[in-house]
Amino acid sequence: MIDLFRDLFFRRPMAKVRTRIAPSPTGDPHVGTAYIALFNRCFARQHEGEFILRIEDTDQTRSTARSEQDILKALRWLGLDWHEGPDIGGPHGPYRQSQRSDIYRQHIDVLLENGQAFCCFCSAERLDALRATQTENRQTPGYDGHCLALSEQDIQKKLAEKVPYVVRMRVPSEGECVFQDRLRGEIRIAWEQIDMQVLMKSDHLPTYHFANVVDDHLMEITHVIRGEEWINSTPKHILLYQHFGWQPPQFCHMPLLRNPDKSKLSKRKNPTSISYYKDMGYLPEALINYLGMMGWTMPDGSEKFSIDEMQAAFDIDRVSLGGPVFDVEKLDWLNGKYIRENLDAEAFAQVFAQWAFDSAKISKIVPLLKDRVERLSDVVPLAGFFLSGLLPISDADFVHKQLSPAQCKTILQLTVWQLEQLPEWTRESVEQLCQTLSQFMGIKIRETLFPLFIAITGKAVSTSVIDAIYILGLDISRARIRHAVEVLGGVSKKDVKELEKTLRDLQKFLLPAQD
RNA sequence: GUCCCCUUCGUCUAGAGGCCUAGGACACCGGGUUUUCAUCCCGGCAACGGGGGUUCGAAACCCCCAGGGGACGCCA
Repeated sequence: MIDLFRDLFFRRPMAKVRTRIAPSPTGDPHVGTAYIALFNRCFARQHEGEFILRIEDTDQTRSTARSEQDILKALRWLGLDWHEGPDIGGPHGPYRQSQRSDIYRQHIDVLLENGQAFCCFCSAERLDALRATQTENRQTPGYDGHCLALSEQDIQKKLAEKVPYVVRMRVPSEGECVFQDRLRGEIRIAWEQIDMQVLMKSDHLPTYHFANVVDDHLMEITHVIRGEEWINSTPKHILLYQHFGWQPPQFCHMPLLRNPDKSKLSKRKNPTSISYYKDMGYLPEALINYLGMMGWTMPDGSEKFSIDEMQAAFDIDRVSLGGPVFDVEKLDWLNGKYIRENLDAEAFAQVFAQWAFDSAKISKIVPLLKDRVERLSDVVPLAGFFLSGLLPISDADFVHKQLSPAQCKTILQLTVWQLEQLPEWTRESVEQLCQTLSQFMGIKIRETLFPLFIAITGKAVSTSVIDAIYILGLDISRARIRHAVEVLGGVSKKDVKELEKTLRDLQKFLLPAQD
């Protein structure tokens, strides 16, 4: 409260509160992104400020337009809309970093001229070797300042020869960076802990650290509310603000969402994609409410609240710092409560129909079952699994003439791993994957598919399981296969090790086929 | 390995030095309602990581330890 008072009346008397969410479009829309967006949005709107969305797509190799679309769609589905963004524009655009290259180049030139940044011509090989030596000697890995010794002539010569280079920032060698975290108070980090961060990559695109600071300043962001994982790089950011002579924003690091084992929430251990929760039939109101109770509570203790109610009562200083475990059981209870209390019969019918009979999905399913049914009443028993979550299966379902339960488990685990690595989600790629797995295992495709039929459709006989995986998508397929592995007794750490070895063999097996 | 952050029931949390015999919710266990089940209602189980201080008084403030997590990329 005191901090707030000081900031509002002394440090930045007129500044309108502006916060942002800055997702990187490199994968599925993550619940962690929605979580941080929710708190940023509540904070901004409560102060009659603005919440903006910026796309951080400076990693050209991993960013995709598809992922950007999915993220925007998922955030909107949850009711997290923004005042400015790549889709709606605004006075501080463009809001996609890949379209702001000129801005970054101008700013990097300033640092280069002032000697606050320098060109580094070191090869990836040299840096790898350096890191390896440092790790071996139990030193903190980091750049050794090699190119700092280059003379102006050396630099000009290398530039003329078009030797690839990056731009790194200079960092003080002594002293410490002291900054305030809104939730934690003073944090001190010694400058010797801070690496000479690359600011501009050899593809001339900025790194996160650089683009983020430049954009946050130009977009007039007053409060940076982000995940705890960024605490250690905050000194780099503060140093950049200082170099440019800019007023840094107020930093506020939120606790990280956790898996049940307390590690940072990850899709290997827990479904993290917002689309998964949508496909499983969670209501957006329930999911966003649930995220709002991670590290935060309403002052009156109520647990069911809308995003507007949260915003009205919001107080960021009441965020608790222990990393909250994402507990699906409590989410289930909340979602049920929303269905029971917020939907009357008519609304329920409408919501259900909208969820179940998505026309794109239906048009893919219909061809699979139309020729297999004799009565319309056969449809639900045959294809009900398309509208289900996890299936009620048991280890008895996996009994098979040729395959042992252990083999079933191996097939299932290898299939998930392979599905996760699929560069493109098409029916053909799923089929190809099953074919090669069957060749690799030296068994017929029919047998390879058996455990997948049980895991995905719940029965040994059903519509094409390959099409089913393709239509259900990675999130649901992964959840069902994982559930099946659990039903078969799960995998021990020892099993995982062996399976990973088998996976490597499988990948070796795949290589010649791809030539 | 180095640095940083965190620590209340199994889980989400309340707690601003005396309202704490530590409250609520999920889960779990009992009971009631219900033709079954679910819902709903009632009850129960269950926590301040450890050790030192400060104080008349500590879950709360300070220190140490332990445990957990995170960061150390031309990823974000």
